[in-house]
Amino acid sequence: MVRTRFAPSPTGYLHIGGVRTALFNWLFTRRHGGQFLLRIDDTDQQRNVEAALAPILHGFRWLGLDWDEGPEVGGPHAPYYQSQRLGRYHDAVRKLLAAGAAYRDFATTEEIAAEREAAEREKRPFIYSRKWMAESDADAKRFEAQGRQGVVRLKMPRSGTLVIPDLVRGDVAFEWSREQDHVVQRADGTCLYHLASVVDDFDFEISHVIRAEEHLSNTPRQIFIAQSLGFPLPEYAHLPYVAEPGSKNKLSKRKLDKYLKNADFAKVNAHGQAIAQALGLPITAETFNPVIVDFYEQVGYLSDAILNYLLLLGWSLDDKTEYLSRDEMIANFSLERVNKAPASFDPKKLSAFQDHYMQQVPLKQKVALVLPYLQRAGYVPKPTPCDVGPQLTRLVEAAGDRIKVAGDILSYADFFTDDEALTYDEATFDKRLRAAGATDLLWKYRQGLADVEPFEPASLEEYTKRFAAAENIQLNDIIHALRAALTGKGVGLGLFDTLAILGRERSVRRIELALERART
RNA sequence: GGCCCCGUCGUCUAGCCAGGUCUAGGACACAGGCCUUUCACGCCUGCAACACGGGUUCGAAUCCCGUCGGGGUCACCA
Repeated sequence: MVRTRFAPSPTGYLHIGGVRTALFNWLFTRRHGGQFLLRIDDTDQQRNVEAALAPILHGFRWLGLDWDEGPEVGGPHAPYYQSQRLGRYHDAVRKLLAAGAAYRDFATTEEIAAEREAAEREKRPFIYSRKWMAESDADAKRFEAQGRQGVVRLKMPRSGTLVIPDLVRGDVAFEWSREQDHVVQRADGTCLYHLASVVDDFDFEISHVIRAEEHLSNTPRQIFIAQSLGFPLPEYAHLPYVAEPGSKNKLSKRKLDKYLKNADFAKVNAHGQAIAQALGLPITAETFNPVIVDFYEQVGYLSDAILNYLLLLGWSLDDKTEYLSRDEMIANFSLERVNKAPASFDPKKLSAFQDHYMQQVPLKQKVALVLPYLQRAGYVPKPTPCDVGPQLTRLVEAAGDRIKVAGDILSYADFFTDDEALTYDEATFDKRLRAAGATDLLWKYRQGLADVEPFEPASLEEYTKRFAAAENIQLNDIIHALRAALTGKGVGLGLFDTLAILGRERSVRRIELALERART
């Protein structure tokens, strides 16, 4: 039975690299009909675990990565919080001690540091001398009498080779003699991550440990702990980490300033920030940026696009498949096809996947996706007035694939504002409406609008073409001025759609307002 | 620095294990063009890579050795 886990620390946000790791675990599990669990690594956490965990669980739910056991859903091995499993870890420490696989050590931090420095000076690898190792209770009493505090260290083998079979990397060899006597229990009695992780993986019957490669060098000590405790070893698969945009360094939430110097990253970020601002979200750069999953949800990305992009960051099906549905992902995922080299996170390519998936969304669904943004930004009241639905549907249809993320609807919010409140792009207004003859043409055009029947794109186009012919001008000569008058912008929807959506009365009104404005 | 991992277009990658079909394929990005009422979409074209050096072989992106380069990790963090 395949059982995998993802073990987030309650940090308050879900990192995009973490999601990639979680996704591979989830996919592998679903592929093999097993269980995927969430374990909370809060061994050194403060008080607000629940609050710091909420956004992470929310992110998983939004992405559709469901877990079979863990927080909120429970399970036969509960609790799934490390902070609530301390007794298990203490049992393990006792067993390790009894088996001679660990010892109580009374060295001070300074003494260890001195040994390390000496080793560095002599250019030899540091290995603890075990000078303050208590081999008996009497030793321990003697050290304690000196006022020393004891920790528990692993008594690592000092010879031999360990070969770790890794499902992604093949066999990886380590020399035991290079491994440190790591601390597994602190002086205050609390236990450390490696011990806790091994114990939990055993308790939760984890069959495959699929994690990022920064854990590869931690694996020998974990194997030592597991073997000393008599636990069967899980299979290991160490995934390449997700790298920064345009570099091979590990992606980190702390280096945001640096990423913002990357043009693509900055562009995606700025786009999202603008939407967030329009929504009045209480955001800071630390909590809202393209490294954090919540960013994408708030801005209105599709979770399918995120997942598909992340899947291809380190995995591929063949030489051409780009788009995979969830079922296809599950049916085809395999650890054998995971790449060994790190892959750079490219927000531009993610956007490309988003474009693609957004184009697949049926109109009705797209309207539903987009409506909350207009409401939250205050353009449409809640509950939705009944005339908004049809108008919004027409708008979304006319906008077509200009709406790349749900939040993009805000670019068209002017359709929902009072005509008097319309804002104008000055450069466009000057160019199109203060040009010679522009106002005369518009004035005449407006006159004719009264007789267009029906007030729909086709007949509007016909009228406009007739108008241009009669005036002996190019269609362009009237269209650009009209768009500027109706929307205040130089770019936007098709002009005849714009007219139809606004309706006769508001179109006329906006033309009049623009004419008036052009005179001043 | 020690240990470990990795190295195909700017980026994600296919090909590598089982050498020839690879004058290295696809995608994103970029450039040019077409379409067109702007923008976006779409379509077409183009640019662009086997880190380097040896070896093995009739033949190497693929196998071997070395070099260089990049990264991860070396906590009483997770």
